[in-house]
Amino acid sequence: MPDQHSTLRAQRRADTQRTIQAHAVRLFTERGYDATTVTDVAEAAGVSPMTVYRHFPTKEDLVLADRNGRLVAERIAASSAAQPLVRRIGTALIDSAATLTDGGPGSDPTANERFLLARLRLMISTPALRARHLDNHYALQQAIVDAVGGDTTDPDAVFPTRAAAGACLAALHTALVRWAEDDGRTALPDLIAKALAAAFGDDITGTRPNT
Amino acid sequence: MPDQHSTLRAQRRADTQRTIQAHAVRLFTERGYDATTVTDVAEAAGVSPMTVYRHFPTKEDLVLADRNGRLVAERIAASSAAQPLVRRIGTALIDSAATLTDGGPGSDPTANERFLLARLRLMISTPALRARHLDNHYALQQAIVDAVGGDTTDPDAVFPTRAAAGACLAALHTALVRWAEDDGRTALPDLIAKALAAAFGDDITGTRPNT
DNA sequence: ACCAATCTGGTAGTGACTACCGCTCCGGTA
DNA sequence: TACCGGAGCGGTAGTCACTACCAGATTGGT
Repeated sequence: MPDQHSTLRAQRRADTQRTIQAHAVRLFTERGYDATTVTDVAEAAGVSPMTVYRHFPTKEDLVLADRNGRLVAERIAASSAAQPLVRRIGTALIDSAATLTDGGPGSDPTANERFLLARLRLMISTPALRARHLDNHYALQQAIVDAVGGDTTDPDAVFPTRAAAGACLAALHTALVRWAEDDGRTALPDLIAKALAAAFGDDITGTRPNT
Repeated sequence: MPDQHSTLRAQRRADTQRTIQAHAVRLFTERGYDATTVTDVAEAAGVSPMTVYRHFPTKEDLVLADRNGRLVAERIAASSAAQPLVRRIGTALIDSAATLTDGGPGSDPTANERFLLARLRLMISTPALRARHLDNHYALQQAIVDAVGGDTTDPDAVFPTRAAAGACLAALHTALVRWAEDDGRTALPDLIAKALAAAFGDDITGTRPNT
């Protein structure tokens, strides 16, 4: 069988996924996450509760589902190993954020950006989602370590890399929270740069933040 | 009514809490977290499932319950505001860890330290616990910000503090993971100092790690 | 036209968690 | 010493997330 098994099947599957997730985020925002049952989401999306669980393993994944982590890891693996770790990771995070929010930065939020903000607000305000989101960052930390280190398996060798990656992701998270508080009015890459500068010193980011 | 309502009541309550938590951690370690039901824990502790829920709001709290966060925040509030933020928070974390694991550092782990290690291993290996543990660190981050900032309410003013505190706690988490991987053979304060040095540079910790 | 794989839905069940209600025992008071 | 208020403890019934196990429908390749 071809790996691209069927364009039509994959298309329909992706469509229903997007539909379910859109209705889920809308309902969670309107009524609250805990007050909305999976059955409510299924009814709003016009599918059965079973179908929801087939596309999203848990209720939390209805908000968290996202594949941006891979992007960051790839960007780091492709970056130059000559510069210091924190700068290497930091620039990758800033560039990835710029790619993700490439629409108008302040006055004209694109639909994609509004959806990102809605999901982010839910992730921050709902304890269960916030916890899982932070755990996703922990998984991303390990992916970054793998992308940086190459092939080290000695735990003593990867330890400093893990520490640096974790600290960078904490700065990213702080920037994301601030971005959501600000309703996306400030450009996300600038916020990440500022967070990195606050944690590691102004000299760590390659290009200084413009604010 | 006096705030110290009754020594005997509080004593018995604390006793049952410790008993339930001890049996819970033991069962979770033996059979796995997901494979152990709250009813199992209740039976092992000799109480009813209801009593477990009275003492621990969720199953996860059976592993996570601890009040060390308050210690860190108090230590930071009492520290000198003259030194840079990261050093101020970092030394507080190192000192708190030293207080917490004051038993023999390597060869003679005290019972308290073994219990800490068992809980930590569960927190790291079980996704749900790991997520909640990271969320506790997020709450601790806000407590640190409050302890540092005094009375700033402007989000733009607390942003750098949040970033620095988050990055420090990420380093702490990396050190905790390494400590658990190492079965507590390396002194935890030294690991924290090494993690902070790896993230922020060797000059940030007041006293250099001795390894 | 046929077959295999996939998508979808239903049923029944487990387990975490939450009201709501009584019982018992401790701690101070008349 | 007898008594009363409150706190700890247990039971019942229910909601909801989530998981097998099974059956029908649709699509893609032969």
